[in-house]
Amino acid sequence: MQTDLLPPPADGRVRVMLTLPFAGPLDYLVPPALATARPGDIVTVPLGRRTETGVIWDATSSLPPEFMPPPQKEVPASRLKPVAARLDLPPLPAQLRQFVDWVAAYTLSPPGMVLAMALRANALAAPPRPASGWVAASPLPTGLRLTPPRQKVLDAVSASPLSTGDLARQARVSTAVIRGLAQAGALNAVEITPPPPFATPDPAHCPPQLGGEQAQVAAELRARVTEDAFSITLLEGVTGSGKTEIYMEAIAACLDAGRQALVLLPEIALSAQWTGRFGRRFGAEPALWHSELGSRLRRLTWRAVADGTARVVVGARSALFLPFDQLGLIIVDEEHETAFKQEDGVTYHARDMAVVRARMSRAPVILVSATPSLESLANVGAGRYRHLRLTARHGNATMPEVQTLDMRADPPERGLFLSPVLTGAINDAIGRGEQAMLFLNRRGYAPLTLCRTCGHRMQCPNCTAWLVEHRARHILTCHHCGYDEPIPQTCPKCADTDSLTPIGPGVERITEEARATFPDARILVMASDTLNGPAATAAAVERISRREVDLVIGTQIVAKGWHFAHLTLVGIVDADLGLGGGDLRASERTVQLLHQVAGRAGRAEAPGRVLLQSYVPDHPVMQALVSGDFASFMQQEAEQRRPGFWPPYGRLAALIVSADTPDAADMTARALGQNAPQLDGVQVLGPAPAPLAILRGRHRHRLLLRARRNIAVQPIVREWLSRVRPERGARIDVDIDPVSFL
DNA sequence: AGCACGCCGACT
DNA sequence: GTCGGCGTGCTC
Repeated sequence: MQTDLLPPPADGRVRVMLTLPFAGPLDYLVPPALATARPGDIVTVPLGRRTETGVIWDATSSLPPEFMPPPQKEVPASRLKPVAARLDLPPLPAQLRQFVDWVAAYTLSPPGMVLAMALRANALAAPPRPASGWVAASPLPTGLRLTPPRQKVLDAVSASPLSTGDLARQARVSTAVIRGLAQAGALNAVEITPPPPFATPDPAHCPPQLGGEQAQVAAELRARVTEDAFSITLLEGVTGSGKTEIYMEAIAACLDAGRQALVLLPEIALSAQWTGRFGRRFGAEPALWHSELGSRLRRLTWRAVADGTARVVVGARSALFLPFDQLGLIIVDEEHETAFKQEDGVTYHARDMAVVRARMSRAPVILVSATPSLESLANVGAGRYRHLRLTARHGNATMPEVQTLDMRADPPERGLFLSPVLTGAINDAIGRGEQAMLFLNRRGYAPLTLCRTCGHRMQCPNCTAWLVEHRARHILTCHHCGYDEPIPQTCPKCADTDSLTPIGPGVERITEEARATFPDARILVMASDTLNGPAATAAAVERISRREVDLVIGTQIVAKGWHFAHLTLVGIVDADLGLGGGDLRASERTVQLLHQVAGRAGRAEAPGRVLLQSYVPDHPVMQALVSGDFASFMQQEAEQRRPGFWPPYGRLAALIVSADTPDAADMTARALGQNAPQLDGVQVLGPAPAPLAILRGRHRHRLLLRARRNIAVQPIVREWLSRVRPERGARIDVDIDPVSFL
């Protein structure tokens, strides 16, 4: 803000942040013609013999000392090149620059890579250069020398065009190979092909009728917005309590105050239903932001956010990096969802970064969930967050009755997966003209294919993972790397015919069983691979609402906040599924997911019923779901984590070593282990082979650093990394506050 | 990330 | 001897 007004330093030197993986901004000279250039201006600069786009950065960092990256040595003025040009684009707001610095320092990522997320609307760069990719020439030039790396490259582009970076990664070669192939004429460059202005929402368009508890909570939220200061509120409301309608009142207050609002959703599939509700409340559509937005709309939206035309943005985590200038409210819906954690590229947790962004904008943030994360509850307990509760369902609806089905006592018939009690209940519900839902968080037909003769298991050639049968597509596929192959007729190990047997159920198999068991029911399958995109998801939801479906079978996509008025029965096929694996948060996550699914039942007049198929019905997770007493369950979880300083009572940083050979991975991991920091309140666990010991052909080891809550892990990890040189072909990825331990 | 440099094995 | 592939390091 103030820095926007400061002139460039007298020596005419400016720092320019490029969207490249450098440790910090590079220095350039300001030519007289650009003397009015300010921090935030988007410019082009020479770099080597090419021209890059970047942003004039602030002369001084606003980071707290513990996050400050080590100083870089200053390049003498005589070696500086001048800034080439300033682009005719709205400048990047100071708040956003500050946020980029903060996220980079917190996640230990190169700031340029974080900036890249903020400029991803980039078609920005004038002239907008279309993304280009490579395809194999056909026919290949005669006399082409086919080395193994070259063959890998040609194999990788056989399916679809890939950018230079993606191609190098997938074929695991350096970019030099690609350049060589292009020069030899074996690769051709192609373009990779990836509406309207924004109406102003009207806070007075159609305000809801709120009573009692709801009105009180809405008033509290409005008060947070109008006090015009940073605050954090956890809005905890049972499923069906009308959380969305209520926090929309906070948005109304924000619009009244003339500021912009940002709503983060964990998954973009939810946006269709959300925008519908928003439109009914405010008489206009919000701006939508997610990674699949077309480039034109993307650029349009980015500018509309920058110039304030877009008043309300609903989007996925990347919307945090939009150039809001008058941000007055951030809402994180389903705050407990792990989908808010970005795992590739810059690893960051959008919920936590939303809190930081709000603080920088002096705006309130509202975290919303029916099953808040233990992190957020602990923050409530420590007095850092306010806590608002909605305890009753909207209208006359009541909470569904939850029951476990002991699979040891009532097993399904041999070869089937639904117990007679569950099928009976489904029949009853459908018979009454109501809808039922079956939930299984596993895509495909079967998670494992086994040879009955020799015991061979069908495994991914690139990952330590089984291939999942997708019967509809006649393939076995890896859910980690996307590899697939036709379902073989004979065992690849012992060559026996018809000996390969699917083991265990996926939604496809449950669907097959349901079609046989309920031949007259109209069945709809909802899984991420059967519904491509928000539009298809919205259409499926619409069919359910119009009662064109009797039985919904789905993966976790059905767990989201859908409102199905006629759905009264939910059957959870395998309630134990998420409990294996020894993950720190396995129990917490299972409770959250299953409760969310259970919450789809009985949202209108007719009461709902939920049946959990389990082999461990006495497990605390099942008990919590049956009793509905999550507060006690979370209390117990907290007590288990507190003594060992596990999150949220301590901090974690994961180091993931990956390499193209087992030796390089092993040696690098061992070097990290030998150089592990030895400090009070800090412990290093590992190195150990990662659960996914091979992923996309790379061998992986993990180390985990655990520190007390009052210790910043970033400087420790930074120092640690500086003492270890990765072996050839190895790299070390850092994951601050990891949520996945694979 | 992309581009130049320089090493090293394969050919005239 | 040179050619060309491919890893390494630098870019203000």
